[in-house]
Amino acid sequence: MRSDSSDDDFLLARASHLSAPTISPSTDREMDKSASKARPVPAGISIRNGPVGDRMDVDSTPNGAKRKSRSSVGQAVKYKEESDSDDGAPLAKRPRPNQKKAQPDSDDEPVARRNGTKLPPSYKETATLESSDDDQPLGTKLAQRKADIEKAAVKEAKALRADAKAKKATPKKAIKDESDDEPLAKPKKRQSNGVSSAKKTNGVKQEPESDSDAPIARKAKKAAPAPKKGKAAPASKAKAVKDESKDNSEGEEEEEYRWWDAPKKEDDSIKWNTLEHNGVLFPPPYEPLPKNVKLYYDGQAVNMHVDAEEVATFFGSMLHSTLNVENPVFQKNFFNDFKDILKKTGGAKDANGKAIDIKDFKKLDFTKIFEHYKALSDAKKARPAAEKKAEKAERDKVEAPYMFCKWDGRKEKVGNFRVEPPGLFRGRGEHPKTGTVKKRVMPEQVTINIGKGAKVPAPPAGHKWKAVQHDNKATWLAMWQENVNGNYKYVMLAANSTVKGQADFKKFEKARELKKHIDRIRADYTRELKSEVMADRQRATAMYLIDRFALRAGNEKDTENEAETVGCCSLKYEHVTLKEPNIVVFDFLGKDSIRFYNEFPVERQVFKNLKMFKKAPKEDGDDIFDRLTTSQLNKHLSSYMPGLTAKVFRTYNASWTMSHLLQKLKVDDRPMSEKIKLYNDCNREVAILCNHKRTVGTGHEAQMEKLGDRLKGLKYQKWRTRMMMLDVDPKLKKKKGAEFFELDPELDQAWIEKHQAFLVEELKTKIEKKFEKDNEKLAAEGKTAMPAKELKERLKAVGELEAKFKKENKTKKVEAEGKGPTVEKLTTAVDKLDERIKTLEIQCADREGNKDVALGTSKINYIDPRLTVVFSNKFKVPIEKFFSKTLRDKFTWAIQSVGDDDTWEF
DNA sequence: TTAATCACTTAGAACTAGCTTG
DNA sequence: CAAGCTAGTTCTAAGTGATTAA
Repeated sequence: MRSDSSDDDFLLARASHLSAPTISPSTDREMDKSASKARPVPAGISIRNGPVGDRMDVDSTPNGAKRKSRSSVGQAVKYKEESDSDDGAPLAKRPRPNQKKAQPDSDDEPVARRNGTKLPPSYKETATLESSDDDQPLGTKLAQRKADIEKAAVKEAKALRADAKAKKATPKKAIKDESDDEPLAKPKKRQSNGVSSAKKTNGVKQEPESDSDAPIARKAKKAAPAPKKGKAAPASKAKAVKDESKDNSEGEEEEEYRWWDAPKKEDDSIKWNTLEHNGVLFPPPYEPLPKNVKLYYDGQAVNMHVDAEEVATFFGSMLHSTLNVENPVFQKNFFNDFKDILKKTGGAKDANGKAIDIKDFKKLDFTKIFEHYKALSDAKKARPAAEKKAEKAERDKVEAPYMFCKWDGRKEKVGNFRVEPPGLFRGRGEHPKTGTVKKRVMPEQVTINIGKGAKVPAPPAGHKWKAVQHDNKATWLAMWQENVNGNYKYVMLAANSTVKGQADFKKFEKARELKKHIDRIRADYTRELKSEVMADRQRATAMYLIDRFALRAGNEKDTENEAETVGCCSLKYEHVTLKEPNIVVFDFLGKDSIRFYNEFPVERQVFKNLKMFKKAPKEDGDDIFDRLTTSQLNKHLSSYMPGLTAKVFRTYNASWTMSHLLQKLKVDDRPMSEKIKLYNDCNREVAILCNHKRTVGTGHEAQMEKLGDRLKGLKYQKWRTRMMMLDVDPKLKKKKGAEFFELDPELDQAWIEKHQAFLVEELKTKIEKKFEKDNEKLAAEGKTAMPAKELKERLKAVGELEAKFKKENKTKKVEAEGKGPTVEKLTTAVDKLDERIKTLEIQCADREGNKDVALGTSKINYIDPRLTVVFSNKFKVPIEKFFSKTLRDKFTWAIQSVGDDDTWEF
């Protein structure tokens, strides 16, 4: 019954390749044809880091078609203005009808650099925790475990429902149950604020100038306190602990508000009743360069208007950021803006006031500017501590008024009260606008949201706010629109605030609620994988991917003005490759242009579907899910459970996975440090699941090498010690066997000699340093320094060491060192070395496995903090070991509501 | 519908503070 | 006792998804 009927079809068809609305059995069968007899790999096993090389080349495609096709049609998008001008059809924002023609748009801009530049680090051997044993590609285990976990999930869902049926009124949630408050008290949206009605123009809203502070007038309604199910106080059964005694608020002004103990709010669309704050803090004005610091053009010092100079300093002060500065798009955008401002402000002049025509970026030399700023910051760093402290105090004083606001009478921390300073926009990945000037935000652009009765913060002298509104359905205190992309910037409360905490709590409760429905949802989409309605089949397939592989929803993007990244629903032809009989290879850039590369075995039906969605004439640039949008998907999801959207799956999967990984750990009698490591290992698996990455630092390789050398050094020392044993007691060779004294094969002679040289050198510098220091000390005490002779004397040890090594190399023997060496003593020495080797090895593996995985994001956003609290309780590991101070603040609700309970479950 | 707007969460990189450690 | 690192914090870009407007 899908109604993307004619009209739609027509539109789409004309734009790109669309799959048939329905699927005939024959088509279905066709997909089977090519399937070899090969035995499918069981679904759920992932193969990470498969081949990478060639496929990496996103650009080249079989037929030479460009991957990056653009919506040629009059450069689509361009809001307002444009829309009426050219091409009557406002071509959807959705790049969806992604026409591939227009491809030879080749060089109109240096954007074409796609290949070399970005493309994430090399992933040839991406992390691999448990590097140990198995040759199985990393993800495998994870996936296997995941399969188990899923099974468990189904079971639990059933149990939950049965349970619920049995005793309807007793939800199993902890704390006051949020979720099943059911008919979903829709937040009831506010309508726009003073800014509304504005239109994007070139990506930026136009001043409506409607200003004044009139707007507002929420539609306060909101389906009245919905007939809140009878369910009285949600007696949290799991955690009886909490004293239900309403918080002991005692009005205690500064006492923290234990909202998690308080009764649930009926209407959570109203975020506050009173709100007071002091607005925003503007960045300091631009400070012109000293006379002697200039920008140079073709070797000539350039004079220009301060406004232009400021822009020049934006670039000049970031020369260290080669990634940006050397990016041609960045340069181009910057240069255009720079020339613009020059033109507007009277141009550039040489020392004699003669105009300089700046037209070649390459001739600009910013180094003097860069050095100037470098010197400034160095000087700043070098200042005496007292001075720094004084400055900090001063800064704190300035900030103080903005740090907190009064929200319903309570003091709450404000998050980002600072207005973003001007600079160059640093878009990530291949952002077409990277390098454009981000202009200074003026008070006239800033809208203030504040309580009706509250005193409106005064704008900087001589200025006024764009608008002042009193929207208590919004949580932001101030807002402005940025000029580069026209994005909104909000000043909101800090993560540890009540509102944010409540939202966080709600998010996790929502994810927990999904537990109750997951089996049904999975059963449904599994069935619908075979639907003959294309739209349904695509939806089911997408759900499968989102559920199993934690893909993001994949909203449509503005191809023209944003980096090309995708999520599930926006996957394109070239992002998915199929390997018979059932392996799907994903390779695309996701959020933040982070590469997602994975090979997953999938259920055969999913494989067939994807094959079908890629069926000719589809080609590079075409949507795989051409009959699915995120809104359709989410709409469907919400039919299972109010508030269920694609995003919830990520939270659910991450927390659920963490929960089960933790449960499986054998932790009990381990030392604390190991418990922590085990926890982190689980955390890491979740991070991998969510594809949270960090760039491996440039120094990584070198660091690893250093560690490796240290490790080898230890092994060498161990060997030497054993040889000493032999020296003490030659009979040992028989007793222990020759093997015992064998040199580790990875230590070849060449390395040994290098290492010996290193040791010798090390000893030398050590002695020299010591000598110097001793002399300084003597000098300080007014005594005369030791003569150089003394140094020579001391350095004799170096020569001795060198000689010793030489001898060892020749005789292949090692003389026992130390006083009264015995086999015993040497044995303990070896044991100690072994110990150190082991810890170092672990450390190495750990670091290698961790090099490109970021644990933080999942800890902060996806893993229900209560899981961590319970783990901490259960195994007596202080919570500080898992949560930093700020995280503890952010998760106070979790820490407090769980208390010392160690039975809470996700 | 579909496109546009708006609010809020999620994300990695840049920056910083505090801690070895050489 | 600075250098060098790491862990923690700040910054702001880039997503998601609800609502509204046309």
